[in-house]
Amino acid sequence: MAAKARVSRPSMADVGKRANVSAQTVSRYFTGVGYVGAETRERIAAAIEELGYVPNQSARTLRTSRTNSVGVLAIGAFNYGSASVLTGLGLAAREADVTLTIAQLDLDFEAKGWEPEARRALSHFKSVQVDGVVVSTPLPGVDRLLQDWDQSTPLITVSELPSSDEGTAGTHSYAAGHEATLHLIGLGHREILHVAGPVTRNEALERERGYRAAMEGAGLSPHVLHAATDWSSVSGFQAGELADPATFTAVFASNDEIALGFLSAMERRGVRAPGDFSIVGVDDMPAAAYFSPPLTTMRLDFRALGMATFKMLHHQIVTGERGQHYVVEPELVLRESTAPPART
Amino acid sequence: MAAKARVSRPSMADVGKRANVSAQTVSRYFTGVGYVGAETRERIAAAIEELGYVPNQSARTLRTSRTNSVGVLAIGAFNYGSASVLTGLGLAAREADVTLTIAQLDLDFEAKGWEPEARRALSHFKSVQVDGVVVSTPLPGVDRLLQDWDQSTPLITVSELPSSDEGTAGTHSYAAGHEATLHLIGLGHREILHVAGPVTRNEALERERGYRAAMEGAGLSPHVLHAATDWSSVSGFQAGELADPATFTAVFASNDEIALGFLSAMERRGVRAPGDFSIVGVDDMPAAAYFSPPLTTMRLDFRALGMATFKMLHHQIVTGERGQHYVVEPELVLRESTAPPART
DNA sequence: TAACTTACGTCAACCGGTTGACCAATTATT
DNA sequence: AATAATTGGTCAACCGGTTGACGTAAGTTA
Repeated sequence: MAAKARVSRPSMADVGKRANVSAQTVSRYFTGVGYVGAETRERIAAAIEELGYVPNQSARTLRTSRTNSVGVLAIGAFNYGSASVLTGLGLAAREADVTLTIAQLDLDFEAKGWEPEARRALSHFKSVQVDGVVVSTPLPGVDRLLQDWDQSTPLITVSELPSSDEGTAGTHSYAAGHEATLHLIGLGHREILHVAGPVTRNEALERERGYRAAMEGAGLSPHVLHAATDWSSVSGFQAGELADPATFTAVFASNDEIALGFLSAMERRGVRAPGDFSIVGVDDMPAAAYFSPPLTTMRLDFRALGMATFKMLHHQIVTGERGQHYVVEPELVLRESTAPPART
Repeated sequence: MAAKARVSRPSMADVGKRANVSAQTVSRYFTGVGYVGAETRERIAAAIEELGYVPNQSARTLRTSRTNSVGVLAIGAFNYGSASVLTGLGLAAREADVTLTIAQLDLDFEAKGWEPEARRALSHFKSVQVDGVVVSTPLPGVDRLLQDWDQSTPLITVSELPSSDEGTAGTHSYAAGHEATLHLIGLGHREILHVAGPVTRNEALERERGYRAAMEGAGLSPHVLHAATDWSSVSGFQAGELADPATFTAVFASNDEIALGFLSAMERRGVRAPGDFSIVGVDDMPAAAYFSPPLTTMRLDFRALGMATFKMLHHQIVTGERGQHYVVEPELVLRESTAPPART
C-alpha cells in the first residue's frame, strides 16, 4: 500500500502499477492498438476489477473527440408516439453501446417560439461533442434549424414524409390519411369528417392532406374539423361536442386518442360506432384494440422508426456515408369501429 | 487571417485573440472568478458570437469533474407512467440547465437478469462522471445495486413506498390500492376481485398489499388474479377471459390499461360496468376519462414525481445535503365505472 | 543467420479548458 | 497622499487519457 492517500478515482497509471505493466500497456489493452499478451491481459483485467477502475470519458473525448453518445432533441412531453420513438432509439443505442443525451423543449414551446431553445440545445450538443444528433421534433420549420448546422457531425431528422434523401426518417402520415379515407370510401361512405390533429404538427398536416386527396379523388367534398390543440383524447372529445352527427356517416381521426375522445362525446349523445357512424384512427396504440368498439386504425410502428433512425445515424457516424432514408408505412388494422353506412 | 488552416473548432485562445484579450480573461468571462470589465465583456461576447465558439465540455469536465448532466437508469420501454416520469425529470432538468443521459435496460431484462446490465449502466455513468443518478427502475431488488455505489455522487431512486429517508421518491401505491378498495367496499361491494399487475414490479406488489389490507380490515376475503405479465391492456383482457363474473361484483385493477382490457373482455360476454360490476383503476391516464364507461381511478401525478425527483437530486448535488424524500399521494377520481352493487 | 513478429517499456506531445501565483496599471476610497 | 479595489496580462501546472517515436528483448520463420 502506498502511503499517499487517494481521494480521486484510480487512473490508468494505478491500474498499470497494480498489474506490473506501464500505463501505456493499459491503454493498449483498451484501444487494441499494439500488442498485449494473453497473460498480461489477464493481469490487467484483474487489476481493473480489483481497483474498480472506470476510464475517464472526458479525458478520452478530449483527445479523440468521440463520445459514444448521440443527442436527441425532443419536444416537451412524451406521449405514445414520441415515447415509442425514444424507446426504439434507446434500444438500438444500447445495442451499439451508445448512450442518449436528451434535450427537451419547454412545454409551451409553441407560444414562446421554440427556435431559440432548439438552437441552445444544438449548441449544447456541440459543447459535449455528441457523435450525432437526432432531431425528433416534428414541427413545421425545423429545416431552418439545420441550415446552420455544422455538417461535420451527423444529424438526422425524424420528420414527416422524408422528401430529400439526406438522412431523414419518418412515418408516412400522408399515406395513413389517404388509406384510412379510402377504406371508409370503400365501405360506401360519402360524408366523411376529418377530425384534424394539432395544426402545429407536421404529421397532422400530412394526414389531413392525405384525407383531402382521397376525398377529392373520389369526387367527395372534404369536411375538416380543426378543434384539436394537442393529440389528446380531450381534444377529440371537444371536437365531438362541436360535430353534428347528422352531417357525416364516417370519421377519420388524426390519431387514436382523438378518436377515443370523439367516440366518448358521441356516446354521450347516444350516437355509437359502428352502427351510427364509422371511425378510423391512426397509430394503433396498444389500448386501441380494447376501445369500445375496438378501433379500426392505421398502425404506425414508432418503435421500429426509432430503431431504424438510430441505426441510420450510427451507420453515418462510423462510415461517414449518408443519403439514406427510412419511411414507416402505415398498415390498416381492421377492427370493429368501421362498417358500411346505415344511411347514404 | 492567419495562414494556419483551422480544421478543429475555435478554442478559448482564438476567442481571446479575436477580442484582443488573453485566453485567461475569456476563462474569467465564463467562470465568473476575477474581474472582467463591462466593455471587455462585450468584446468577448461579440468574438464568441462571430466565431461561433462553443466551450469544450470535456476539457471542462476533465479539470472540474463536473458535467451538468445526470444519468437516468430506466427500464426498456416507456409506457404512460415511466414516460411521464421522464417528462417531469426532463422538464425540471431543463430549468436547471442540466441534461439527462439515459441508459435503458434491455426489453427482456426480466428473463436475462437485469443486474449485470444495470451495473454496466452505472459504471458508464461513472465513466462520464454524471453529477447525479436517477434510478427509475421500480424492480424488486434494486437496493442491492446501490450498496456498492460510490457515495460521493448523489443517487436517488424513484421507487415504491420510500421507507427510508435517504433520498428516495415514489408513488404511494399501497395507499392507492387501499383507498381504491375502500371506495368499492364503501359502495357496498363484498366480492371484490383484484386484477394484479406484473409481479416483477414493486408498484404492483404494493397495490396488491393495499388491496389485501383493506379487504382484511373489512373482514372480506381477498381474491387476486395474477394474469398480467405487463401493464398493458392485453394483460387486462386476458385476465378478463379468465375471470368468472359470477364470483365478483367489483374489480380493482392494478392500472388503467389493465382495467380497459378487462372491461373489453367483459363486454364481449355482455357484462358491463357499472350495471353488472364496478371497476376502478390506477394512474388516471388521460384516456381514462373517455373509456366506456369513463373510469373511476386513483390518480397518480407521475410528471410531478419526475420533477420533484430531479429537484431533490439537484438540491443534493449543489448543497451536498441529502435525506429528503417525496411521495406522490394518490387521489380518487370518481367517474362512471363504479356504483353500488346490483346484487349482494 | 538474417529478418520478422510479438510483447512490452520509456519518454513526450497533445486535447482545451481551469486554477493559482504573480505582476502592473487605473480608478476609487479613506 | 496612501491604501484599497478593479481590470487584465503572463506563465505554468493540472485533469487523464491517446498517440507516435523509439528501444529492447524474446521467439519464429525464411
